[in-house]
Amino acid sequence: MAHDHSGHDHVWADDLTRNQELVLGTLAHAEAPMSAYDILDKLRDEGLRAPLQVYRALDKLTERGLAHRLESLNAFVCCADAQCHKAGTIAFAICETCGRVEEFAEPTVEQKLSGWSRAAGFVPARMTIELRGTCRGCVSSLPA
Amino acid sequence: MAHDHSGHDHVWADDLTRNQELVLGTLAHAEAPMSAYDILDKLRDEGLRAPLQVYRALDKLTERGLAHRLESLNAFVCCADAQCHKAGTIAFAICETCGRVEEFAEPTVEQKLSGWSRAAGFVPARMTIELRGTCRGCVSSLPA
DNA sequence: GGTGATATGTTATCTTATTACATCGCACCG
DNA sequence: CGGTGCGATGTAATAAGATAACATATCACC
Ligand SMILES: [Zn+2]
Ligand SMILES: [Zn+2]
Ligand SMILES: [Zn+2]
Ligand SMILES: [Zn+2]
Repeated sequence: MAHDHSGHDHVWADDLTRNQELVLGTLAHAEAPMSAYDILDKLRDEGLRAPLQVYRALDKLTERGLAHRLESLNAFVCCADAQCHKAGTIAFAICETCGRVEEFAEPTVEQKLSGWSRAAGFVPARMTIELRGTCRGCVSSLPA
Repeated sequence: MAHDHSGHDHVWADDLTRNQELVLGTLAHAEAPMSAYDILDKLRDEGLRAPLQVYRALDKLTERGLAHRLESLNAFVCCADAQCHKAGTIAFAICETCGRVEEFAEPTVEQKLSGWSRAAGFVPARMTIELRGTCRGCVSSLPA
């Protein structure tokens, strides 16, 4: 609406509000996804008191692609790649052992899903792709 | 009676418990995904009183592939395809207008995601693929 | 100064999911 | 038969996630 993002003007965008900056900063320092309430707890000292303050910031951040929501965790991560919009739909690999998340793009996957949609007459607005499993580091440190 | 649910040619496991059968039957008759609490409300008359009774049944049903959880909705659907296990990972197209869900398989998608995983050293346990958008029927009846 | 749009703060409430504990039913075995 | 183990059930209480409703503040613009 008010914003016109024809380009890629937001890297560490400098037009964030205070709450948005606090929330994004918290996510940026996190090793693993955080729920809205996790974030709220971290920001009590900064004056945040209510869930809505966090949810509102998260809404704006995810709209702009600066953060992502992981549907299968009800949690949020900082976007790991300022360019992720150009790469098309994003996928996430979530380690169930250490909690770390890797963000990646697989253009072929998006193509295939778009292809199915076209054939089915379905008009996709957004795609959620999340893998749950065990990351390289955790696999190698697991019992044989 | 126990094996006849609204024309679904599902292979109804005959070893379901009473609660599991009630929950699966409710999902089988639904036009759209239902939350656990939606299901509970439908089953009050049958004697179900607590969320846990529904969640426990849903756990078993999803384990066996008779129902699926839609992560992006926190809701559940009856499996639409008795063969979906053989088809590999399943994807869902969710209409945000009418609520209906289509379940489909795209083997290439799974291959690509598995390929990425192999390269990244990630061992996937399960994959979530959900498209949100507008179905054929709703697109054609939308204002131009 | 007045007006509208956006951001904030605060409380209460709603929805979704789990923990904890008691009980029941039934297969299995001595 | 009685005991034992295990899975399913019933119930209450609570945790975790998300939103509704309403009041206030801030700033650009005229
Ligand atoms: Zn990203
Ligand atoms: Zn890991
Ligand atoms: Zn299925
Ligand atoms: Zn529709």
